[in-house]
Amino acid sequence: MPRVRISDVAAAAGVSNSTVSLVMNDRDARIPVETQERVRAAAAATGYTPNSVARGLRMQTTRTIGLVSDTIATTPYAGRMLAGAQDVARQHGHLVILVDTGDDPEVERDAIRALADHQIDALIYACMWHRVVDAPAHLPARTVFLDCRPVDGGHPAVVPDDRAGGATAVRELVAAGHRRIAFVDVDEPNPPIASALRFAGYLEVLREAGIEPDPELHVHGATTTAAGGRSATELLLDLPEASRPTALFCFNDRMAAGAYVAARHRGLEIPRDLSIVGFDDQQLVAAELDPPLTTVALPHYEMGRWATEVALGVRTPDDPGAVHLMECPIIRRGSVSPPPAAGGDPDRRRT
Amino acid sequence: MPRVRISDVAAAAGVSNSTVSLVMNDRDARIPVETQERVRAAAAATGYTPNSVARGLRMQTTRTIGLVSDTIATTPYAGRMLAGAQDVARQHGHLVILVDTGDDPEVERDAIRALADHQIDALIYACMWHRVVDAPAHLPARTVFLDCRPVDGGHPAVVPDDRAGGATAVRELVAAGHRRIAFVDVDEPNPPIASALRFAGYLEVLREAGIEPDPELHVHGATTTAAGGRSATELLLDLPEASRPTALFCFNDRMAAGAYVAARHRGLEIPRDLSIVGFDDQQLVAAELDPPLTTVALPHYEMGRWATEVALGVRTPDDPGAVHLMECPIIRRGSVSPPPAAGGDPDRRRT
DNA sequence: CGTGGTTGCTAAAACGATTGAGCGGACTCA
DNA sequence: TGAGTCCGCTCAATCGTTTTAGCAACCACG
Repeated sequence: MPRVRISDVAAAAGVSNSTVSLVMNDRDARIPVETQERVRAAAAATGYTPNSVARGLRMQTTRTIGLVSDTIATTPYAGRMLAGAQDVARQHGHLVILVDTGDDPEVERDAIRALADHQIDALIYACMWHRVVDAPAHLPARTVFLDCRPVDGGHPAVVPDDRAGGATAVRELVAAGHRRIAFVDVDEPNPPIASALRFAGYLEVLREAGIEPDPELHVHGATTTAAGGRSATELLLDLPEASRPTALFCFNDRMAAGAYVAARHRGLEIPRDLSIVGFDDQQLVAAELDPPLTTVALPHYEMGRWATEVALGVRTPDDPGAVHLMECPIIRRGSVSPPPAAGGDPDRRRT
Repeated sequence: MPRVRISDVAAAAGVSNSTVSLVMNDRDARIPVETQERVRAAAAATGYTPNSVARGLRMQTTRTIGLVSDTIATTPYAGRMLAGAQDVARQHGHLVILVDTGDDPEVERDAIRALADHQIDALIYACMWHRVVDAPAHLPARTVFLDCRPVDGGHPAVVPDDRAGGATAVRELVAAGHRRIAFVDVDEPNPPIASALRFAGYLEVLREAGIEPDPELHVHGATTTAAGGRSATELLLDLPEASRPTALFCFNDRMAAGAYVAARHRGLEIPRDLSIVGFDDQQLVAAELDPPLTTVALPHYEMGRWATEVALGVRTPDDPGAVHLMECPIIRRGSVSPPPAAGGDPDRRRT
C-alpha cells in the first residue's frame, strides 16, 4: 500500500495541492474555515502525513540532528547524555541520527560528511568522558560539543564542573569531621583531564578548611578500574597508623569499589573505620556496593539537554564562546560517617 | 559558504548535470574515460558530494534505518546491540536514526510515524531485555525485532537463547563436580521471560546429569538486583549444612553480586566454599567482582548485527517466520571451582 | 460605470538529484 | 548511396512538497 501523497488529499477534498499545503501548515488566513475543515477531514480520512524527505528538500531543513560520539552509545558510561539529547529533540519535533565512531578518525570524517549530506540541522559532537579534543575539519556551523571542548574554541561546549565536583566531595568529608583525607587518583600516561580538576577541587577545600595537604595521601592507581583503586588504597592502608587517612576521595566509583575490597581485606568496615566518596554515580557500581557509595554525580542528562537546546537554537549560552560548566551534585548514600576517633556531627551519619 | 551542487560540477567540467550523475554513479559505460576523468576531477576540486535528501526523494530510498527502543540507549544494559547495528549499517552505507521511547506507547507511535515520514529503509524494534511484545500498529514492511519478539509473529526477530544459556551455566558447574546446585531466581509479579527459560535450561542439565532437582534449591529474590540476590542467597545459606548448595546459578550478574555479599557475611570464600555463575556478562559488575564472576554472556553485539543485516536484506533468516535464537557463550573467570568436599577435575579450577 | 480592494483559490516554479528517451554525427555495411 | 548502429552526450520528466505570484469573481465606492 503506497504512501498517501498531498495530491491524494487534494483530490479527496476537491481542491489543489496548494490549498492542502496551505491549510495543513496554517499559512494563509484567507482560506475559509469551511474549506479548511474539508481539507483536514480529507487528510484525516486518508491518513496523510507529509513526506519529510520532500519537505526537507524544499525547505532546506530536515528537522534532524546528528550526534557523533566516540563510544558513548556503546558503553555503559554516558547513555544518559543520549537520553537528554533525545528528550529535547523530541520536544522540538526533531529526530536524532546517531553515529558511534569508535574513536576512529576516518569513520568520524565519513560520518560528519554523511550527516552533512543528509542535511542535518545541527551537529552534536560528544565524548564518553570529559576531554579536550582537536575539532575535526568541516564541522557544520551549528555544532555543539558535549562532554568535551575543542582545543581552539569556536563552538559552544558543555562539560561537567569537575573542579567544583571534587570540592563538593571533599567538603562532604570535611563536614563529617575528617581531617586526614586521601585522594585516590590515576596514574595513566595521559590522565583524564578530570583527574587534575578533581584534585584541584580537593586542594581547594583542604585549604578552605585549613588542612595542610599531605603528599603521602595523594596516591595513584595504574588504571581507573577497581584493580587500580584497590592497589592505590593498599598503599594508604600500609601507612603507619598515625598517618593513615580516615577518609578517601576516589577518582571514580570503580576505583572506590576497589577501595572497598582493599578495606575489607584489612578487616576495615565502611564507613565506620573508613569513609569513602566516589565520583560519577555509576548506578551499577555505586548503588550496588555494600554499603551503597556516596558519590558525586556526573550531570550527563543535563549536559545532553543543554547541548541539544543550544544546537537547536532554543537556548543561547550565557557567554557564547565560553565553555559551559555543569554542576555535579552529590548523591548521599551510606559510605560516609564521622572518623573513628573524632566526634563529628552525628546527624551526618548515613545521610 | 553554500553546498556545492551537481550543477556546479557540471559547469566546472563543461558537461551537463546528467553526465556528472552518470559518471559519479558509474551508470553509463559509454562515457569515454577522458570525460569521466574530467568530471571526477571537477567533483574532487569542488568537493562535491550528492545531497542525500534530493537523492532520497528521487530514488525513494534514504539509506537510513530507524531504531526504536524502549530504553536501550539510556541504560547501561544493552548498548552493545546499538554497536552491532551501527557497525552493520555503516558497512552498508546506512545511517541509523535512534529513538528511545522510554516505554511510552504514545511516544512510540509518534516515533514510528515520524520515521516512516522520513522514509527510512527499514525499522528495528528493540527492547532492553528479552520480551514478548504486542507489535505496534503501522510498522513498515521491513521491520525486525531485536531482543524481543512480536506475540503474533509476522516479522523476523532475534532473541538470546536463554534456555541453552542456562544449560551452559549449569553444565559448567556440573563439570566442576557440583551436584547440589541452586538457582537464584526472581520473584517479580511479571518475571522476565528469561527467568523461566534459564530455569528450563537448569532443569535440563540436572536431568542430563542424573541429579534430582531439589525444590529447596530454587529460591527467589524480590528484585533482579544485588539486594534481591543477597536475600535469596541467605535463604540458601540458612539451610542445614547437609542440604546447602555448593554452587549457585544466579539469574543475572547483579543478583550474583548480592550472592557474593551474602556469602562473605557468612565467612564463605568464593569459589573455594561456594561456586557461582551469573548471567548477562555485565562488564561493570561481573569483571569487577572479587573474584571476577564466571558468567554467561548475552550476545548483544551479535544480535544487533543480525537484526540489522536482515533489516537491510543482506542476510535472510534461515527460517523466516521463526524467531532466531542467538547462542549465549560462557565467559570463564574466577568464581567456579570444584566443591569443597568432592574431588572434581582439578584442571577446571580457575578457568 | 470604472477603479480598486478583497476573497478564494490555483499554476507553476522551486529544492537537487536520477534516468529514460532521444539527437546529431560518425561509422559500417550491403 | 542509404540504412542501420554506435557514440557521446543532453533534455526533460520525475520524486512530493512549499510558496510566490496572480487569476477570476465579486463587492464597494465615488
